[in-house]
Amino acid sequence: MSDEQKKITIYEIAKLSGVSVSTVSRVLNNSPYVSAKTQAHVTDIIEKYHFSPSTVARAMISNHTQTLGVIISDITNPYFNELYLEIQRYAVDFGYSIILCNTFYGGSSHGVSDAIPENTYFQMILDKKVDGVLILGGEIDRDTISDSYREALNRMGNQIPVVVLGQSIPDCSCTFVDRNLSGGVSALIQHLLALGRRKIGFVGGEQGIRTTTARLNAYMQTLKNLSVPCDPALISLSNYYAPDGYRAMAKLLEKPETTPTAILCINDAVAQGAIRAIADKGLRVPEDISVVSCDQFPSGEYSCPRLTTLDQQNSYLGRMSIMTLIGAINQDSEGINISHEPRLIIRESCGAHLDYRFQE
Amino acid sequence: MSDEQKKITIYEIAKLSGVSVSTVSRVLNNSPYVSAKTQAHVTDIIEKYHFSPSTVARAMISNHTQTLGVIISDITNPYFNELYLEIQRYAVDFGYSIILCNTFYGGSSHGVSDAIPENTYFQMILDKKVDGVLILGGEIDRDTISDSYREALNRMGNQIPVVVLGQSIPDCSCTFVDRNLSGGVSALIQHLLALGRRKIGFVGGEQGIRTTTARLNAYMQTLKNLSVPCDPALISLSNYYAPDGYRAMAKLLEKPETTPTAILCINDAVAQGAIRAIADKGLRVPEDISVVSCDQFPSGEYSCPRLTTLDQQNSYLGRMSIMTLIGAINQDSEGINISHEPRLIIRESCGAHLDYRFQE
DNA sequence: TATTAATTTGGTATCGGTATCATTTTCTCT
DNA sequence: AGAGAAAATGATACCGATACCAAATTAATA
Repeated sequence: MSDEQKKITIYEIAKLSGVSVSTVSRVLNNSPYVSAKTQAHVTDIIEKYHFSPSTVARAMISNHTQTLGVIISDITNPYFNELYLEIQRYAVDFGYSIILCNTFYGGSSHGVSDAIPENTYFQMILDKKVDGVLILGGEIDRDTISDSYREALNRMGNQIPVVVLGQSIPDCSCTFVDRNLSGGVSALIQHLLALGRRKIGFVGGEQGIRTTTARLNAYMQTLKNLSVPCDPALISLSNYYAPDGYRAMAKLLEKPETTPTAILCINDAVAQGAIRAIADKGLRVPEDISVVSCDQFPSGEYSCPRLTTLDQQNSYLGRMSIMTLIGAINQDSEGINISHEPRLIIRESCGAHLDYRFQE
Repeated sequence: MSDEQKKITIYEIAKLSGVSVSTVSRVLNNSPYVSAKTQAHVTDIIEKYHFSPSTVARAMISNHTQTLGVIISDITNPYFNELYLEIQRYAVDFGYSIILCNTFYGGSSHGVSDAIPENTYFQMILDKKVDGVLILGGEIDRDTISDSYREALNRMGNQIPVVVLGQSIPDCSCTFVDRNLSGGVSALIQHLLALGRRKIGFVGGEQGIRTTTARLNAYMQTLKNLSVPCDPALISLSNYYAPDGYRAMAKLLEKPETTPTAILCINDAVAQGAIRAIADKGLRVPEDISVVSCDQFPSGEYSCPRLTTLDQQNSYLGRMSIMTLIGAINQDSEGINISHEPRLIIRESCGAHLDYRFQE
């Protein structure tokens, strides 16, 4: 920043073009009640001075800021990455900018530990008079929502439109975009069984988090339905990143009796870590242990071996979330329920490409 | 959003507590000129009604919004990821929120193609009266900056503090955080040579982009200095992501004469793709081809094989960028030059862990 | 041409805070 | 108790836009 030049306002422009501020305002807003001549003249001056009206001043009377608050637990996570990209794109298309609030909730792949309380952000963006809020992950993803959080959420929802991606909580003033958290798990298990694997472990995810609970339940239910024994010792939770996958898998590999012949990972990052742990133990994927996982991350197509996983259509989820929020702002939107069944992506880590059926 | 409750303002609070708005304002700003009794009473009312003052109205007179604009080319890229995390954390610490502007510049790992022009964002955040702007990547990373971009940058820099991470451009009203783009490349090459590799290829990166140009030059210069022949046919550029690494490497592997015994990749994502291409060709890393790369990504520690790479201390870069911006806003900061030499992280993909020296 | 209607323009209150100055209240000290 | 200083509070202009209504200009019609 160099010299402090005089800030130009609508008053300066009015003076410079010899009209009133009302007229300049009309020109700015393409009002039909301006003569073509004046319109052209004022436009010239505006362009000459590169004037553009302060959204702050505009917000004072219009009560909307063309700004959206997006609260996200970890932008580092490829899942949120994809969501965000889609949200950003649509936001810009509709003339909104985004205040991004990363809560660092649940630890990140970068080892950052101290979470920023969502309440801090709630207050921050409320004061900034955003037009709406989108919540992706964080506290809301816990199995049990604390009263204080529910209350904070409600208070916010009573003031501005709030859209939450995940599972609905009852009696809440927010709009929910419900998604099927466990879809595809059953298909994954059946795929492993078809390949001849029966000692199937569950790796990664965190206790008390919705995605984990839902997928873990689906895993157990599927095995039960198909009368395959389900050994709790084969379940090794931890968290959502590669180091967690490594740790959780290493624990299973400690003893022969808990060493599975196949594992279902909570996501591709965890699968990556698990595969690394398996390799370090001198075992091979998929020959010794088949690996499948849940959220398709872009990297999975280039790993060794390539990951068999589930395409959750995250872009679609992101699009639905932002469109629901914009809809809520324009008061023509209800919560929605996205119940698409994730698509099974069969690659190498499960062993399907090998020309034989595993024998156990 | 349910019932439209009456919006509470400082006037409501004043009325409710039976004092003037001035007094409420004093309470809000911890002015010493309020009696303890009034202070307590008004605070009670404020808390009871969960009132907090509109930053929009505040911004009207104070001319600052406690908001920063961060323009980033691709938040999906782990390099920017790490930068962003650090920036977000410090921003919150200093009471700022961040308007994140993803330009989708240069394509992303998610295959999104249409970039959002930075100019669009410039105008957007300028109108929003942000207190400062941080630019990470994008147009500024080209070898040659277009006049129109330089002009837009200058105009913005004349109005508010703008900090740019990368290499400085002359006669610009912005503050630059200069970084050493090619540091460590020489160490990487020497490491490969010490392992016995002499046919070293260069994979990934994009023509005309600063990082690529700098690292490519360093690569060529190092080889030249050490009197190792440098074959242009071993240079295969493309872009910055795994698919690009795959493509670029596959091209080298087409002919025996361009098949290197070692490659230097522009970053870990590209290395991942390249390794996949090598595996698909039936070759092994590091036994047949040693792989080293430049920007350390968290995933590199869990890939198979683990990547030998360069730790660029991205968090540090991020911290320096945001601190420089905050400094510039408070008018006590000059541009800085970060000239740290990246740390060599030796893992498996180069072959150093094998107990022999490669023979060619 | 006078009268009315339509078009174009201007003046000013307003949004929700803070800053500045004026005023009132309380305290101190003779 | 009363004067003067100090402390506490209040009234109002202002930030930069828009909204609303009034006024002026131009066009249309009798």
